[in-house]
Amino acid sequence: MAKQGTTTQWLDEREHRAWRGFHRMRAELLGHLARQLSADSNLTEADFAILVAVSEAPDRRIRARDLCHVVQWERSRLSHQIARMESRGTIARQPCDGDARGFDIVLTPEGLSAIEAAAPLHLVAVRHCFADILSAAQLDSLGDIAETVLAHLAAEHAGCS
Amino acid sequence: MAKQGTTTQWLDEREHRAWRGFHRMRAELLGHLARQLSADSNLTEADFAILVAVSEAPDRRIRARDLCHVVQWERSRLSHQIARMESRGTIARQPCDGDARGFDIVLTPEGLSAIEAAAPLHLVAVRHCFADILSAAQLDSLGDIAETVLAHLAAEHAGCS
DNA sequence: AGACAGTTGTTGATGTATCACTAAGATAGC
DNA sequence: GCTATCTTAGTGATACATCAACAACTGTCT
Repeated sequence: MAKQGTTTQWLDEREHRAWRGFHRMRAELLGHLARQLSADSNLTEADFAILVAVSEAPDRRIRARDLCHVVQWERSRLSHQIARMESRGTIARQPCDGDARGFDIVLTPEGLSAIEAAAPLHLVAVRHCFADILSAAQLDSLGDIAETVLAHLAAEHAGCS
Repeated sequence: MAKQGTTTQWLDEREHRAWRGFHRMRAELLGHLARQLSADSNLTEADFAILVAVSEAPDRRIRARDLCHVVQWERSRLSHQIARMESRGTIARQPCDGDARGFDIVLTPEGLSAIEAAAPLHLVAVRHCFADILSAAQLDSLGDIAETVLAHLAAEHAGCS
């Protein structure tokens, strides 16, 4: 790597291990799960996230704006994803009651059966390569770590707005 | 979500928190760092990873095949990335000594100055929203978690080949 | 030499993520 | 009612990841 400036403090062994581990874990674990999901159910992770969010919504119908908040995506990303899924037939758009700008996203019958078939399989995969192989203490610790990092980012983001 | 089958065991509160936290942390943290890197240095994370790997190689020159192993990418992904970076002028391809199939990847002067400028800034960002806000115990725990998950995936992958 | 399997890298197609921009509808203040 | 502003959603451009197919070269075996 490039030479350090006089004031730059490099990651020590412990920090480096955690950071590299996080990266590798992310890449391998999510890659594995994505391939599994695609092989088992012919869905992408994005499809799955949307189908879960819609199927968990009251009446299995949710406005695009609210879906954005649930899955924490940008509007544009959601819009593209919705268009793709609509073309594949798993979801449909319907005009939103009382606001002509909005659209409700609903499951098609194919979307419903897809998520009902996929969810248990995906859950088994997540158990098998994540939840079941970590101790309770590790799960708690990971939860704490994520909470710490997310709180910090949220505070920072609030500060600069 | 879809109804569970009779044998499907859902994630409990602790597992769910860890899993959701991991996902959110990945999305927010890496998104933040990617935006920062782009704003500070006009590089993508992929660019950065390649530049770091090349600049760390002996003589700042590395064969594509070996670079693949270092960054743990597929050949095709690397090939596309190399093509993009070459067109942007940060790296160059040179014929490989002794094997006419291969190519050595080298830094251009612009690539070298780009990584030398970017690395300290990126390091500060990683410190600021990751390494510096976690305790030593948390860093160790995260390292252990990653090791556990990666070992499991490696074992599974070895088993099915 | 010639056949052949393995390695190395590229290409094109498809799907996805992000950014900047646009357009249409809603809403508040006058 | 009119206008300025905000909200909501969509679009096109660009970049990236993955897959399957391919081409070029190497080493080995005969």
